[in-house]
Amino acid sequence: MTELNDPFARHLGYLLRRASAVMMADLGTALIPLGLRPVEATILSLIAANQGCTQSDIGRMLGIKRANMVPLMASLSAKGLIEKSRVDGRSQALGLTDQGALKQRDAIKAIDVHEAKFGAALSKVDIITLQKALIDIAGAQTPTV
Amino acid sequence: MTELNDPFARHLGYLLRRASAVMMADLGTALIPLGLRPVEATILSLIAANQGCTQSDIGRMLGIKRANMVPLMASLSAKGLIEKSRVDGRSQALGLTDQGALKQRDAIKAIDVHEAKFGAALSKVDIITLQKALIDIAGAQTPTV
DNA sequence: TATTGTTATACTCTATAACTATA
DNA sequence: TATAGTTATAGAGTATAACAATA
Repeated sequence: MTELNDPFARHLGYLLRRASAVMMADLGTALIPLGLRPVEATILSLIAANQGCTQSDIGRMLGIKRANMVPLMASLSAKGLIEKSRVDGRSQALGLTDQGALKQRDAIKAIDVHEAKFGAALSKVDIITLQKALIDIAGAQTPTV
Repeated sequence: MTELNDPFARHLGYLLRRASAVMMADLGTALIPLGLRPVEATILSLIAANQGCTQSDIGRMLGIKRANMVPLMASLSAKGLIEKSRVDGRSQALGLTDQGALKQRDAIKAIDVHEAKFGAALSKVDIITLQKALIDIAGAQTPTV
């Protein structure tokens, strides 16, 4: 048997998962030359847009547990892309190093190209419909990223 | 800092990932009473729709490597839901046991309720637009499920 | 009491390599 | 030579529990 009948061909959850996996794989490939994984590029951009935020803030926004933020931040620190400064005895304000700011701009360029590639097949109306539908589906829940 | 600025709020890949994660989590919860994970429910339905297919066929369709199909099929076998019969010295034709057929029908009911829950907020036109867009995005590629 | 960052750990999912037996 | 099923294993991603320092 070569060609299987697909009973889920029109199921939303199924199609979402496939589309998401394809885009994620493409983004992963696009970021390899920068030495970043998608989650790392995302964190760099979140820091750029929220200078002084903490890693707990980022974890809450991305649905990443505090414990799992530790090796992520350690990796970005080891690459010299982020710096921490104590706010109080618990929290550390995050910022990008000069190298991190450059890397973040390169990452955004790659992400924009990646997004445009997939948006090209869709009309503007469809993209807006899609965005609205996806936001509705995600609802108010904190997702796992 | 409590409310973070989100520079990816309108990015397709980001929204897809969030929406997919929310639906997957909901499906996982919905299937707990049946003792099935989403991938197991999917496999049962693929077998029902393609009696006599092999586990390699299913793996190709779902983007699951042959090696990773083994424990999945073993789990479904251990639950008494599927049966194998040798086709030739290599391949095994898959079928559902009576218990597996019952479980598959229950799973489809749960999946339909789950799908309807998320589709309820969308118009029929939007759903069709969404389906078409997601299929376009996934393209011809074999996704990772 | 609650929060931040951390360590340790376990479980799932995914990926590769290699083996067997068949075709 | 290619395919089906399997084993072993390694790497991600994610989950919980617990701790110290601090608010």
